[in-house]
Amino acid sequence: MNRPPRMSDVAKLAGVGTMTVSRVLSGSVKVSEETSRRVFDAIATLNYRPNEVARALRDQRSHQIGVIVPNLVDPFFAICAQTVSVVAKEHAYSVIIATADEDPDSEYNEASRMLRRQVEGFVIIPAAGGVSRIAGSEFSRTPVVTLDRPIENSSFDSVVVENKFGSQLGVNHLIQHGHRRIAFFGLSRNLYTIRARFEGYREALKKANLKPEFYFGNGTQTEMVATIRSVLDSKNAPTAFYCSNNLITRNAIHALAYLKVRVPESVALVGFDDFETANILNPPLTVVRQPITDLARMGANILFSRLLNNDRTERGKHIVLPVELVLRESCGTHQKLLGARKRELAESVLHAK
Amino acid sequence: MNRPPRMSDVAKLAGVGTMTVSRVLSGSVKVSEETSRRVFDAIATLNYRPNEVARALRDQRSHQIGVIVPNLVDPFFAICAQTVSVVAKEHAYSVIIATADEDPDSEYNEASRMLRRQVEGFVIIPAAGGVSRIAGSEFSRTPVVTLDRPIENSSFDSVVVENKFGSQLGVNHLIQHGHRRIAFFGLSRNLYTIRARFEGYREALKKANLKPEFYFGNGTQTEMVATIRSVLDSKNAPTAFYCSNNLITRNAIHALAYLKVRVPESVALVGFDDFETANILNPPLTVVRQPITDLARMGANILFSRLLNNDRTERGKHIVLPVELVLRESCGTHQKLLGARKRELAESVLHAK
DNA sequence: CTGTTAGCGCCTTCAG
DNA sequence: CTGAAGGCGCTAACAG
Repeated sequence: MNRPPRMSDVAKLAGVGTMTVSRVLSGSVKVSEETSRRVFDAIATLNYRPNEVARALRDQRSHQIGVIVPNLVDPFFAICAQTVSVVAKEHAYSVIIATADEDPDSEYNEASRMLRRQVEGFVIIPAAGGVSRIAGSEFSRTPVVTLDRPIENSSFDSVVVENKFGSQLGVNHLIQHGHRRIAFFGLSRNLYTIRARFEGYREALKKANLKPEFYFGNGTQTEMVATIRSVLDSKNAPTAFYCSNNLITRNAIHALAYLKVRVPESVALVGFDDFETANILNPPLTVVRQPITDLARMGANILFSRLLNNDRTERGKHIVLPVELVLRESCGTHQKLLGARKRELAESVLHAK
Repeated sequence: MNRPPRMSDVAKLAGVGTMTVSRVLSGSVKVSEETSRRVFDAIATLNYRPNEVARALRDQRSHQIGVIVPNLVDPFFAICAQTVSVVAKEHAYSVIIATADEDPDSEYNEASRMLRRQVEGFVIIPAAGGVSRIAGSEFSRTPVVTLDRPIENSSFDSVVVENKFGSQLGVNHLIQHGHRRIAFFGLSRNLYTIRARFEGYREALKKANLKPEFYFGNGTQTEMVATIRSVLDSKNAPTAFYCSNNLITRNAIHALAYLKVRVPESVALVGFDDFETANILNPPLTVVRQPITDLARMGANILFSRLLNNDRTERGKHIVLPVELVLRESCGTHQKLLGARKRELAESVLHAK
């Protein structure tokens, strides 16, 4: 028989009671020098490690949190997940992770499973495809923080970015540089972020007395090619495209290249959400950048302040983080270009170790 | 007092013993129709959910596995993590995840914590920066499967891709199209994958009687700019670059654009590892593509076959998965180009729903 | 078909 | 300063 050693094995070997071992481990109560040494020796020779499952049962604290994201393929979600897990590590918590594939049922199932595992809290990027089921009374005892998208009619804490303002930043920049016909390319209207970005786009155009022109869908390259082809064929075709997230931006870039449309000469391009390869595209992409790490860290911090400090301030904190416009070349505002590129190069020099 | 209901609450309400509730839940033993109904009613009215922590302690089975990856920012790792978690879900297992940032100590700490949480097995993409500490006797009772990189001197199962052959594919393609001076751009020689890819490169050149020329490091854009500048300044500068992973590829693309070198006219480019934006780059990038999802799924399957079927076949399965050359335009082999692009478009049409 | 007992590994409480 | 008892929530084994 070769089972892992338990506390009683250590106690026996050290010639003490289990409580003494427990005390030595926790350091909570004084134990005599001599006894303590014997316990440590026993622990070392047996290679004893406490069983956290037993601890969790006994203490009614699992020291685990649950993280649910739509997927990990989109770097935005992946970075959120990683950041939360780093914060959790700082608090000696473990992270159970699951992907929900934008399906509320799947999301609910995963959350329920985590609840049965007694997670102490959740960080969730809610699924968009319907009505969230993360709201029932089951969740009333367990703090939930949502990232990127709030859950409507819930009192969960949430952290989002300035989606609307970000759009205004990007669109105003195009307007200031003379564009009068600016098209908005959305994905799904079911997405909170897309809706907010659309609103920002609309308001910016309205203030400038310009007419909005928008195309939702376009989630595949093929659709986008079709859409853009027809858009550009119309007379008074837009001179600038504003893309509401990185999938749409990628599809637009692909379509424009496929249709041999020159960027920014024929069409200027601005996207929402920066990504790894945005600055090696040709031309480098102008984007509204979101503070992804801050977003996730902030969310995790809120959760842990509830968990650790027993933070009993009213639920439903709603935090909004600022975004910034990163000027590269796809927007065609040439003057600023060189400056921006120089800054970027300087940055990369600074960051090199 | 408002604690979650436990099994005894259900039992009391239904007027039965806890064992009856347990039996109704597991379905393992027959329970009378009538009693069963009463139990289900009680469960429903109390909204009872079994406590998996208690179950885990009692059964000595946590139904959890641990996943450790260097980070989730690199989509390769993120996709591996997601795939493993999807397979775990299929087996009703939960996944505890942690990132190790290529640091063996951090990796070991995370693994230890998971062991204390009684995970039943591990899927790990080992950290590269030194000697792995995931090997001690602590891990002898818990199956470990490594992905992408094996741990040397260990008897863990592992799944990798044809790194060497993949390089030969990519490099031979360049050779066949007339390139005689092909430079290899590596990252760290500490990385198993890079070493294997370098070997493939070397052998391919050797067979063709060509002289290898290689540059390791270049992990930052700045370094890469400096390297490439000096490489291209030398006489008899290489006419083709072979990049050993996606970070290096990105840095090379950036540097070439920065230095205003035309691809593929002045320098042809082939990279190892495909990524989301590879086909919207200008020119679209020719790459050796790895079967990421297969890799992770295969690893997870091996782990679960050990966990579930009590698979006692000898440890140390070593599986190698095939890679493929995806011809786009950066390699400059124009003839094949159109065909490849057409295929890709056809594919995207097929995949559109 | 159903209930009782006991114990998974740990730590709070209470005695000594 | 140290130990014994008891219980966290669950289920295998053994009655009945």
